Amino acid sequence: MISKEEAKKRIEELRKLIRHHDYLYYVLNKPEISDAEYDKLMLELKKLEEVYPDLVTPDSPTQRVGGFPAEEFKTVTHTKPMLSLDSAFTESDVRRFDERVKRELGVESVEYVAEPKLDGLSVELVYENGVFVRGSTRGDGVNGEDVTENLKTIKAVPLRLREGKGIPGLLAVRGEVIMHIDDFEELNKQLIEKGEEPLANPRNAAAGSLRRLNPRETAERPLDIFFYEILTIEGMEVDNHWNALEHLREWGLKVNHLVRKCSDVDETIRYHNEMAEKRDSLSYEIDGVVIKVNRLEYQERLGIKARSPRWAIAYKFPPRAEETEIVDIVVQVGRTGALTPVALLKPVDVTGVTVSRATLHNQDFIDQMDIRIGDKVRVARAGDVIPEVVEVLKNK
DNA sequence: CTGAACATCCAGAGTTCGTA
DNA sequence: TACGAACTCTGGATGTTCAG
Repeated sequence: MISKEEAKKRIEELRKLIRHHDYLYYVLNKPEISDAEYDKLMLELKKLEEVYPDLVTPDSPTQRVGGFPAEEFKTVTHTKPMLSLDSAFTESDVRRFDERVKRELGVESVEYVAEPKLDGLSVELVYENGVFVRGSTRGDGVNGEDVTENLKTIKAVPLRLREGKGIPGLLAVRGEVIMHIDDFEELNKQLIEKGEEPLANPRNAAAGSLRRLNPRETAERPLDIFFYEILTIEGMEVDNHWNALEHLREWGLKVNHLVRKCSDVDETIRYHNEMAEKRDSLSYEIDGVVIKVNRLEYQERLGIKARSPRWAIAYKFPPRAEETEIVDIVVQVGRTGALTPVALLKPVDVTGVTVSRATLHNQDFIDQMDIRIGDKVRVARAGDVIPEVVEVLKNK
């Protein structure tokens, strides 16, 4: 029987090794050992922890999947509000944004960082002295749901930060939980084989998976995560967003490799166009690019509005649209008594969402267009979820 | 008067949970 | 077991308020 002293030493070695190989595999995507060798390390660790259960720590690689389903998710207050972003749909929207930023700052030029806008759900993860202690969904931006146990099941979430150039006492980071398209399709294949209902699209699949009360079920779902912002940091100074991303990488937090530093607004627009072309070749869904002012001091000076910062904007791609037909038009009464005309459509699949009704709430649009039952129309998903009629195809 | 900001409403899909 | 309500996620549209 191995002594407790020796066991402790070996356990620490094994954890370090496993963390390192997790990092190589899940963050860098460059494994150095075979799955079998990895499993062997894991098995050895499990056995030692069984012999000395008091040596088990919450950040041990064996503790990714918690034992008990939660009764409910507790509410967590974020270390800092998690904001959403204003949208830009055209180049001139982005140029206006750039002009406003420069005007407010009183400067001639501003450097930006541009990155793909991932289609998932955003979460906050808190690390205390390098150890993952709490994770939560965005919720209303101030309070979210505690999904710590579920986040721990995502292999790309380090349970402990990589040390090296030092780690902060407190670190709260923001990330986007996503499901890769091929994983999503494979999951649906499996669900159908089991006689269960397939999931509608990767984004909702990711959101739903993270909200399962039983972490064992979440562990079965192929989730991934990218990190893109430091919300709170104590014990270290960071002066621009680009460096913040560099720090995240050093700590073993996966950052999207398509992020780019842009010296002016023209470059952000070129970046957007490039990403629009690249969009279909990516393994995950994106619906635009995010453009952020690089200098954090500038960000602070620009400040925030109620729900979004003045220093960032989401430059959206044109929505994907499909053709269908209006079956009927009804008037819907909202819970405040608001009347909204709604087109009932022949159901059509628009990138994973079955659209069967679309509100005709855009007044300008209704005034210009003469929409009738039987018309062929093109419908798109605005904001990815809300269907709207974008074009009426008249058969005159 | 104009544009920005704000508050509120609303959309569809997924999950959970209560009820028939 | 089946169904629907209530909650979550996302973000677009609207009317009102406010500052320049």
